[in-house]
Amino acid sequence: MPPIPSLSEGTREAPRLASVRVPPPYDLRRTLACGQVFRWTVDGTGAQGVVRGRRWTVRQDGRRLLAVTQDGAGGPGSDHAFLWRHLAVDAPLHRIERALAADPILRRILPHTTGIAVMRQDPWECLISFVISAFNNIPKVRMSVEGLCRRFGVLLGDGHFTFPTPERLAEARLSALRACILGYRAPYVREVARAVADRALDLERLRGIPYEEAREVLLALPGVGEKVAECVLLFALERGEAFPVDVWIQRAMQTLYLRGRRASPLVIREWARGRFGRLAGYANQHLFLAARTGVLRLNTPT
DNA sequence: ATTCAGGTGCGAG
DNA sequence: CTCGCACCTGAA
Repeated sequence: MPPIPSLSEGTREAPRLASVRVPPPYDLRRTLACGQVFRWTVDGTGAQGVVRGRRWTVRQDGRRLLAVTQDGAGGPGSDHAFLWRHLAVDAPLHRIERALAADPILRRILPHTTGIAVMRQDPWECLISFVISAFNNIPKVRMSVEGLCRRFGVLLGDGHFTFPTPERLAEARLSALRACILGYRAPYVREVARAVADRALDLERLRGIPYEEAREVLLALPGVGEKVAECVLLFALERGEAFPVDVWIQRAMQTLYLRGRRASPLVIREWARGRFGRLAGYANQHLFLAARTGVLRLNTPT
C-alpha cells in the first residue's frame, strides 16, 4: 500500500548555479510572459518558477541564461538540463522566425515579438491550468493555480509550493477546490484529476499517438474544449501544428488574414494550419502577443 | 450596479 | 456545424 501523500517539507540544500548559451533571438522574459505559463513570475532582475518539484531563479544575460536552484522535493529531472529543456533554449528560433517572416503580416509583427520560444511544459500542470483559464482572466487564473499549489502541493521553502499531484486533487473536496476561486470549474478539475489518477488517462501516452487522436482524447475530458486541447497539444505535448483560437487570435486572424470576414474558431484553426504547417503554434504565439500588447491596434480600424 | 474576462457544455435549428 | 445562453467570481 503506497504511503498517503502528505504536506511534507522539501529538502533544504546548498544553492546550485549553472548557465547555458542561448542563441539569439531567444528572449526569456517574452517566453515566460506571452501567456503559455501561469506560475512563472518575471520582475526587473529575473524570473522565478517551480519546475518538476524544484524552485528556480533564472536570469538572461545576453546570450547566456543563468539559473539557481535552492529548494527541491527530490525526484528525477531535478537538474539544470531539465530546466533548459522546459525553457526550450534549444529551439532554433532564428530559423523559425526566418521562415515565419516569409509571411508579410508576420514579418511586420516579428520585430515586436521576436524571441518567443514555445516551452515544453508538464502536460498535467498545463492541462489543469488551462481548464481553469476558461472564461477567466489571467490574474485570477494565477491566483487559482497558486491556491491549488499552496493547499495541495508540497512546501519547498520561502512560501513556494510544488504543483499538486493528480492523486491529491482527485481526493480533494469540492469545497476545498472552490476555496481556490475555481467556481464552476471545480468539478472539471477534480474529474480530470481522477481520470489521470485512475490511469484512465495517460498523458504521456499522448506524445506517441497521432495528433488528431491525442486531440480527441483531450476533448473527451470535462472542461476541455477546442481551445484548451490545442493549448495542451502545443505547450506540453510538443505538437507544433497546434493552433489555439481564443478571442484575441480570432480577432487578429479575421482582421489580418480574412479581410475582416467573420470565421469560426474551427475554420481559423484549419486555415492557419494549412498556411503555417508545423510552425502554426509559433505563428499563433507571435500573433497572440502582438494582439495582447496592442501592436496590431485591432480596436482602432483605419 | 453593471460589465468584462485567454471557453465550455448543452439544446435547438 | 452554427447559434444562443448560462456560468463562479473579483476587479474596474
